Amino acid sequence: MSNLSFSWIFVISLFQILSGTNTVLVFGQCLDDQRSLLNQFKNSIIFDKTISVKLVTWNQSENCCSWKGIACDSSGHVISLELDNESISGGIENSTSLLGFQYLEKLNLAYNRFNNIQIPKGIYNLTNLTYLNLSNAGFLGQIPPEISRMTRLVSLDLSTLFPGMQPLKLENPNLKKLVQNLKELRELDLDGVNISAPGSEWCQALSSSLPNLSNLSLSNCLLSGPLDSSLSQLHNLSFLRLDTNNLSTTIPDSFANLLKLTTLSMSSCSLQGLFPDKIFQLPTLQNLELYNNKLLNGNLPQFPRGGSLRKIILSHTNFSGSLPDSIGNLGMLSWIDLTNCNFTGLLPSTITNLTEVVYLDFSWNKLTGFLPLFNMSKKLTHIDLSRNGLIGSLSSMHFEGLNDLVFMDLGYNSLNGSIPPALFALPSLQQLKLSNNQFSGQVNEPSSTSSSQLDTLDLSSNLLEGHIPKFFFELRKLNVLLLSFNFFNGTVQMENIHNLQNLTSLEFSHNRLSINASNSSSSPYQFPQITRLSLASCNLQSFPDLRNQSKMSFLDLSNNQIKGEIPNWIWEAGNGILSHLNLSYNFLQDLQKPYNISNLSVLDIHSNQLQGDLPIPPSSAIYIDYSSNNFNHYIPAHIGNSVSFASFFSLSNNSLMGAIPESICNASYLLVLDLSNNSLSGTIPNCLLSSQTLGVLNLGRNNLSGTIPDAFSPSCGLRTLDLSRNSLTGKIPGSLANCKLLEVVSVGNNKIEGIFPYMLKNSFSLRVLVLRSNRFHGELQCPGANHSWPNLQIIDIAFNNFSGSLSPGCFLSWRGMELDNDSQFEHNHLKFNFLNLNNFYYQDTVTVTIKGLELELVKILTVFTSIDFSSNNFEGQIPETVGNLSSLYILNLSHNALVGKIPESIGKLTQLESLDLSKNQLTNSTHLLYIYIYIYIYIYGV
DNA sequence: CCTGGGTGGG
Repeated sequence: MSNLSFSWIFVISLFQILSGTNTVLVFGQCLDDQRSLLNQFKNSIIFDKTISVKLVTWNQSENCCSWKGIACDSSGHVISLELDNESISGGIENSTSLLGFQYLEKLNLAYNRFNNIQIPKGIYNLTNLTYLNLSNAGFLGQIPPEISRMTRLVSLDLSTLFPGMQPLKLENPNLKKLVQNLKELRELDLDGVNISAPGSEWCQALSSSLPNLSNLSLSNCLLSGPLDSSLSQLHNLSFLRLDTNNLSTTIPDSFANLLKLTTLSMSSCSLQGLFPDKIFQLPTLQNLELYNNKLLNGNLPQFPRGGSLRKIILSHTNFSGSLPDSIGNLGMLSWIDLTNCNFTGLLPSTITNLTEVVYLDFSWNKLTGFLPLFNMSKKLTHIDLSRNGLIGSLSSMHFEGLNDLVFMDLGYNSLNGSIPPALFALPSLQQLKLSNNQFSGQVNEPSSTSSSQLDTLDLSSNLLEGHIPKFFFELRKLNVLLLSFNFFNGTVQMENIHNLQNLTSLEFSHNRLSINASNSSSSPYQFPQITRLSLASCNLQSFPDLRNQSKMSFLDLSNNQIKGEIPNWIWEAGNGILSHLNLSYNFLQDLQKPYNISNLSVLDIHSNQLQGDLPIPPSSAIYIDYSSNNFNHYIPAHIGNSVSFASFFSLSNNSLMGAIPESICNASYLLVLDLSNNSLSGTIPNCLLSSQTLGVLNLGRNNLSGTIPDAFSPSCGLRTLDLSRNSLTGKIPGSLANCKLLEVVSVGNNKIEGIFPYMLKNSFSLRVLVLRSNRFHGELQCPGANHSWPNLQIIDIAFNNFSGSLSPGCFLSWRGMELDNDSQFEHNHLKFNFLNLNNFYYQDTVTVTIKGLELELVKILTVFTSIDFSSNNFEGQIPETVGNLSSLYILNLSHNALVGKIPESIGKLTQLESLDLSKNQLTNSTHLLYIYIYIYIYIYGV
């Protein structure tokens, strides 16, 4: 090699390898005899799979510098090689291939396909280089330390950004060695290079060696924190990007001393603490990106007029406070993304002044006030103000002339008034989302929609009325049309959607619509292939014909008047990709046979008139609700195999007979099992109580007998246990103590004996305890005396044989019955949430007795409170402490052997609606009359 | 394909 008067590198185009010819580019001084050159490099260049070689050279008589990518000086020395993005693959021969390029000043091999070879060490000869770019070129492994010999380097880019490219590795402390002689360096880009250094090292390595550094990019370098304030000694720093490093650090205040900073990007850096707001006021700052630093606090400062900021991305941080009016001074701002922060207060109307803004996203904050006018911001393509608290109405002027607007989401606010028709005529608008507001009135048609680009129209959950406008059915690009939960009325012919051939989601549920889905038209219409169809509460009289729907995965036909059989084709809808089927609240009586329920994950057919055998659910199901039908046979013995992945399984309110099959215990993912209100007999399977997943077990209102097995799992997760209204005997088992999360325990109306179930004393979440109508006996030694049941709100131990005196301590500890208890203000009801991703929950119910009437509470409001100790053998005086239960709604101590005076403190029970102390031996007192009068006045408001 | 991009959620 060394005797050759020229030097060269090889470049092979992968594209041409694939097409059968290899291209070899030969660089250097121009050649007379190309063939002799070919012979030379065959011996010295490493490349594989060479089939044929084509030389691409350039004519010596021409100035070789004219060839793209190569520059020579006046002596013919190559001084610049720019071969980026040329699909170059193959190898560069180690050590020697770059020999002879000693005049090279600029080398750019970025974006090529050197097949995972090392950066050639020969590069160390290129000591005249001022510019070296090897980024995303396909090199891997170590950065050769010899690079540090290129002391003239001004710009160095070794980044590997793209997935699939193996990163260069620059192991600490080599960063220090690499840069220590590069005093001229102004640009350093090592994105994706595995530096793996702690903050104290990488910060000081850079700040002590690179006094001229202007651009620094170290994203995704496995850097650690903390950020060292020495970085702010780099006075020329203009561009600083550190995204995606787990820095876990605060940003030093001294960063505000970087007076030339134009870009600061530190997204996904686990930043913490308070962001120094002086950084916002750096006069040169153009781009500030802090996306995804959930622990980073900060506020927006006042922005001076003529600010230089162009891009502000603070989404998914903990920035808070209000948006300053002076945000309107950011006349250069083109991109602002504040989604998922904690901003509060009024959305400033000065937003109107942002004439350069292209992208604006303030969603998922708590902003209030009116929508600003956007008609001055003609460049807008994206507006998202969803999930705030905006009020007021929209006018056509708000969006006038926004000819580039593609996306607008104002959903989940409190906007009202009518929807300006002009919105539908915005020429570029593709997605319009206005759901979950209070828009009202009819939706009027704009002057023209013929060129509409709308593909998504979501108006669901508003107060819209009138007929569904015809022009919706003429928006030919429509893909998603969501109109559920409004007051649209009239009759809709399903044929109307035949123009909408791109439609994939259609939701009309819960309006005042009558949908005529029968295919009665004389001209058979081509239905678009829909994946999601929701027609709940649409007065459907029969099943729409969906037999040709091959993409259907979600179908909700609940709350209609569909009678008769469930057609067996429905199980094949969507060619077996149907995963969610809701037919609840209809008048269905049978399943058309033969049927084969396949692949569903949600099957809800509750509240129909289905009878006969239980349909075997598909083993794919996670939610199965067969409740409130007329199923009246046995539960199939192998049911457990069909619900083996189910989370929710309800058979309640049917007429099922026979025993609970042991196989149900194979359902090892079950969170809710409700078999209540049937005619099931036999005993409770031991294995059922040893479940470690169940949160709700309701076996109430059956004919179960035997004892409650002493089999509750040590990792019992039950929140609700309802065994009431059976014929259970024996005692409450001690292992119930394992169920420390219990909120509702009801074993009323059985034949259970023994003393009060003190094993529940460590179930600190207990809210409802019903022992009514059993054979419990003994004294009631208040288990809550040490505040163990702070949330107790309903306790019903009536019709047992409890005796002894009432413990004053009880009434002191049940803070769930006190008015100042925080939980009282939640105005919520007891429910068991499950399947977090969905909106599924199990609704707890309980039966209470008020003034002799049994009342089923289908929702247990957390404000409802009741004590029923009636029909026992309690004796002694009523403790004064009863007056502490200041939110008590019902108190029944009747039919006991209580003596003495009625405590004066009962007068403090200002919420009391029902008080029964009758059938005791209470002596009348002067208080009594007063108390009754007080309560009377309270209730009837005289 | 790519040299800093830009979704869509609930």
